[in-house]
Amino acid sequence: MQISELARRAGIPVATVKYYLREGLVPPGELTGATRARYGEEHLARLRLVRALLGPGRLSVATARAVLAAVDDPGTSVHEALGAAHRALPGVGVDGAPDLDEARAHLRRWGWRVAADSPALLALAGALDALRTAGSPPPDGLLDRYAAAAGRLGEQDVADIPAGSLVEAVRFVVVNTVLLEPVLLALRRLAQEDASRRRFPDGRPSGAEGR
Amino acid sequence: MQISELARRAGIPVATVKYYLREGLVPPGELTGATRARYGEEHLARLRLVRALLGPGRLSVATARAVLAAVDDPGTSVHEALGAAHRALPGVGVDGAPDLDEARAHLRRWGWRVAADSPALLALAGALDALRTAGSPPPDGLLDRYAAAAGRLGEQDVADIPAGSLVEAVRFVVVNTVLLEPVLLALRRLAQEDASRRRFPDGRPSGAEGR
DNA sequence: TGACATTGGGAAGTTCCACTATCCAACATT
DNA sequence: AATGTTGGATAGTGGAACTTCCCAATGTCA
Repeated sequence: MQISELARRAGIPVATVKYYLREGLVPPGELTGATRARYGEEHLARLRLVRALLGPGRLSVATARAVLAAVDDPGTSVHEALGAAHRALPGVGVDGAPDLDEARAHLRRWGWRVAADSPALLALAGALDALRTAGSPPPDGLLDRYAAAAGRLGEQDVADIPAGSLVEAVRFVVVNTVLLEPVLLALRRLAQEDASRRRFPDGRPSGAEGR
Repeated sequence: MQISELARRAGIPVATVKYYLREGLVPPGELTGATRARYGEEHLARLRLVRALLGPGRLSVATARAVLAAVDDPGTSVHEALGAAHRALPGVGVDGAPDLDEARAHLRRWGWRVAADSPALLALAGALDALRTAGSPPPDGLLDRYAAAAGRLGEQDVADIPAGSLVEAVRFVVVNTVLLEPVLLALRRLAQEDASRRRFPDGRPSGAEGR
């Protein structure tokens, strides 16, 4: 398969495929001459993964490269690879050094143990900080409920990781970490909408929902 | 308070405040002369909210404007306002028209009822689509578990909405919808890290977690 | 009162990002 | 031999989020 067919099958312009090759998101094809290279099914799969990470996954090209590097070089253990993936991912845009202590205290209360420099910890602290400066500190108990739900999810996510091949496990971890986030957020909003409909039946006749 | 003090107290450059004023994210101050305007505490609060939405909330300026419009004009009911906020928010970058039927079938199974054109529904369908084209359809049962967790969260989110003032309710809804998302994602990653540590104790001596 | 700094407002410039377009010489195909 | 495609490189584009610059009007201090 040459680049034009690869691009066509992936549904994106050739110029964009070249761009991804240049950026190192997709490995180069096998050169069969100075102006010819051959690509295989694995290139197509990689391309689709890249598009999923950049689009729905909302990763930047630079972040995607870092995440894919973790996929390509799955260190020595799944736990390590998960750490690498998390480190590559953009937490929340944290400006200064938010108050890590509060976040750490929560974790201790929930019995969660994570690395001292875990990026997710920083992200949590930053997000809590943002809520506070936005003038809406989370109501009492809300955080605990969120933690309970997140705990179940994380537990299941990890339980689902295929134990066999390390490479496969890493790919699974990365894809599930990144691409299930939009799913989770969409589900939460849908649940909110359903709950809101039940709590606020709303007097408006019909079409109240229209724009 | 004049613009320079407003900017200083919010911790951002004056030019940026002017930019937000121009973009309509922050209402204009009260003019006290041709080259003088007065701002109050409510402007400061609004500015902080804007920064939280643009930063940790990851909203674009255009999206933030739409979301804030819902805050400023809280229609006639909380349910409606929540719909407006959801509509303004960026679901997942959905390209074509993904397969809504599958997503709808799931909702029916969970007993959730939402508007036919709910943006979250579109987002869910798009996210599932992305997972599939990325070559990693969610394992059996995973979606149900995610829905169960999301259901509890959405239920609680809605239960927490203050019933008194409509304006206050809308602000609460918007802030909680947008700013709790990073919190939820961070919590999930932390839970994953904790679960992964327990499942993969990992032979590496110490420092395996280092960069 | 006069010198100086600040303000609101607008236009233009900057930086970054994710592409996209154009070129070119080397090939392959007809 | 003519034509078209390719890999590779360089430059250009359009959008987003600021940032800089400028102005006349105005406040403020000496």
